[in-house]
Amino acid sequence: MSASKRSANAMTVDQAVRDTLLRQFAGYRMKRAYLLVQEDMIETLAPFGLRTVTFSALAVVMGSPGISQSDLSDVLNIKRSGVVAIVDELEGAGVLKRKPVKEDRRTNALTVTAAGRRLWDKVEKAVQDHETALFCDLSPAEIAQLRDLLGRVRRTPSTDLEAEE
Amino acid sequence: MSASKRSANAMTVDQAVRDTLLRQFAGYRMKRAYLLVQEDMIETLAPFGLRTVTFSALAVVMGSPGISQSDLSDVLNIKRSGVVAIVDELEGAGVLKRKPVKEDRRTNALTVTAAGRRLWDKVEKAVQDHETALFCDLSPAEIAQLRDLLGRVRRTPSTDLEAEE
DNA sequence: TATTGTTATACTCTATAACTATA
DNA sequence: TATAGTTATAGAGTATAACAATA
Repeated sequence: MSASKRSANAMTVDQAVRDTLLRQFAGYRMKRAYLLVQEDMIETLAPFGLRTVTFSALAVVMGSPGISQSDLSDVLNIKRSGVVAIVDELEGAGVLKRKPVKEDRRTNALTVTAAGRRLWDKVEKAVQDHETALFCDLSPAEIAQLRDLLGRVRRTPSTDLEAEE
Repeated sequence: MSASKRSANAMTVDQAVRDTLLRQFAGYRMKRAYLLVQEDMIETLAPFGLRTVTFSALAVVMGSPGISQSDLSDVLNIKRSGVVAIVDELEGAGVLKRKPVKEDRRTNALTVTAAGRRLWDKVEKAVQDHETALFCDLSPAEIAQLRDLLGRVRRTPSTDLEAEE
């Protein structure tokens, strides 16, 4: 009895009523929407043996061949130590390779293998398709606008300084 | 040398160049934006002794006095076992109370205390202010549109069925 | 002395499963 | 038999700190 709708991925009928106070916040809606995207991405990437992080890493190395693990960690906003496992995973799958750099023997230059490039082409398409499905209620113009608006969210310097009241 | 900008919370100059392939995806932008909101929320809520989850729980109980822990877990999309710690935390802080229900002695009716209501008023305002700061580059109309667009993201039934190719 | 990649470790968050008391 | 709340446990995911090799 009560909220017994048990739909596999949430959002019962009552929910819309019950999170009224939360839905006033764009941040809350962002979280819900992000969770949907995240769940969807997991399913989309699974057949390719990728996780969201490894997909992102592959994308970055595709766009910046020869990038170092340190720089990759900067771009992905992940600690260097975390990048190791990610690169291990992708290298183990034959998707990318660590190449020694003559000028600086501390560094690994990351490059995508031929198999990795073929994988990227397929995955990129798959993710594009899944985004299309995810945003099927939005017009192309609205999707573009959503992308634009999301890109304009930023933390103001005053917030960073945590000098409040 | 290379990407040495070391800004405390990410987004170096190179980044914009390097995640080009990822920025085509609204999902990626959603993740970045969500992470900004999340970081900001943590700082905003800390002075009130709240975390994002406990803030959300408080909001839901405010809007649905007497709600059970099970129903709360449905609304928040968290397992019942996880709700226990959240309610413990809020009850320990004197923000809400578990009340026995005569008709069903298995159930707890969650209610916000007077102190909890005062807290909510302050926190709600604080979060509203921080969202204003976060979306300072957007006009009120754009914020409303962002909220609307985010609310229209959904997983299509076909995606759920994972019946692909 | 600083930086790259690495390892080991700890911490946070959440899910799973089993238990109890009620229904 | 099923459900509400609880507990204990395990698993992701990520951060922190220390280390070796190199600059």
